[in-house]
Amino acid sequence: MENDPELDQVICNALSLQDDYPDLYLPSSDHDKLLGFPETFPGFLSDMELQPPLHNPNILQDTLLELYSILGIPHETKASSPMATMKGEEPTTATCIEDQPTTGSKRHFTTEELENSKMTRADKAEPIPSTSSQKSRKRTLYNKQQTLYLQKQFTFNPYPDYVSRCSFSRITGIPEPRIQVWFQNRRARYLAKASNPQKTENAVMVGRKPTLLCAGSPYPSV
Amino acid sequence: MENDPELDQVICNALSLQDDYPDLYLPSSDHDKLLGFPETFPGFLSDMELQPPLHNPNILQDTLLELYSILGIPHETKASSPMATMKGEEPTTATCIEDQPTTGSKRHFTTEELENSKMTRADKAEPIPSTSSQKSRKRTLYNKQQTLYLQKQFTFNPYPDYVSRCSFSRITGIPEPRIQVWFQNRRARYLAKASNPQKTENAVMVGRKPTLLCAGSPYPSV
DNA sequence: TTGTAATCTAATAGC
DNA sequence: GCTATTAGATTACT
Repeated sequence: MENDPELDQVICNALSLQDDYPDLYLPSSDHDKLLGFPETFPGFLSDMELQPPLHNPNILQDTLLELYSILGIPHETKASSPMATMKGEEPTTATCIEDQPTTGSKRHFTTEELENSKMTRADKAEPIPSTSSQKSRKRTLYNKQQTLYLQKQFTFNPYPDYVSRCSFSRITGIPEPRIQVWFQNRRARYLAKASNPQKTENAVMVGRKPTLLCAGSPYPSV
Repeated sequence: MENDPELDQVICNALSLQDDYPDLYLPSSDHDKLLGFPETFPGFLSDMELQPPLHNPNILQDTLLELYSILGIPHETKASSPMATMKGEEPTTATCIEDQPTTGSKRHFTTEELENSKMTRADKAEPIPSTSSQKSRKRTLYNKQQTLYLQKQFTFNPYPDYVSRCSFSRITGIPEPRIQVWFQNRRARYLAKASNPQKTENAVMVGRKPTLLCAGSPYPSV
């Protein structure tokens, strides 16, 4: 059990999720209320809808249950499990890089980290540059399923709003703030620059770019 | 001269400044009158006062003169030059990212941009979203000196009024509208949220939410 | 080395 | 002014 990569991965997932879900084991009802979760999503959820939009799964709990399973700790089985906890079948399943990967020791969270991340990015404003020990978030890797799903959504709309991002979060198991970052990076890398105003392609642009809308941005395929 | 980053930087600064100072080469007297510039600044100008508050320097002109100097174009030398034109010593001196950095071609300003920016932000309300060629402002980077100065002022007073901001503008060479934005962003990032009343940390967080200002405001001045 | 998650910040829009 | 969000740049890690 010393260097089990799968175990490390699950532990790391569970611990990393605390960044985005500091309020541990938040009841599903509260979570749904918090997100103001709707049942209606136009078109971009039609084909990948693995989970019926009943309850927002408690991702941290799911991951911990998976951890219990691997550790052999008895626990009650839950039904639904988002993509993040669907393991096997992939060498690059969602992984989090930890500093001391061999130890199962709990990652110590700074108070900043714990008080961060509620619903919006604005709540995550760092109070003070303060000390040098910034302790940035550990890099997480998403598995092929998750990546493919996000890529597909990206082709539909590179600018998903908060509600859509929460939907992606429910389906993929990736916390909404991570989804936000994923789309940001994706846009930065694969979206045509504003200096390229040609190619008025198809009517993909559902979400609007606030300033330099630049009309037809060619983000095909991805 | 093709890929001189310093040249690019100065050119970009000069062109970018047109956003904030569309009335080119405004005489200093007019500028001072426009700003209603005072001689008195309580405490927060005591240690960084590089320039005596004589005349509000024409920043655009200074930058253009610097450009002339680099280009070898003869010009009359001027005395004062704010931080923005103090170059060297820093890899991250005030820089503007241009799309075609190798070309010295003039950035084309939209009519909106030209009719914007007079004295207050209220005047900058965009008339109409108009055409798709929005062409937003290029991102500018401030050098360490400028940033440190603004940070210092921020600790003294996160809510500087217009007169103070104009003072900062004179000292740093950053246009007042940019300073306004800088403080807005700074507040959004580093000011404690009202929902987070703990973490009194060090004395940096003097700021309060503007709504409940009243009575004993902790910061002097202004 | 490449790809990409994460971070930081100037800028914009709506309220 | 605040909130939210974007682009752009950079950093770090695999």
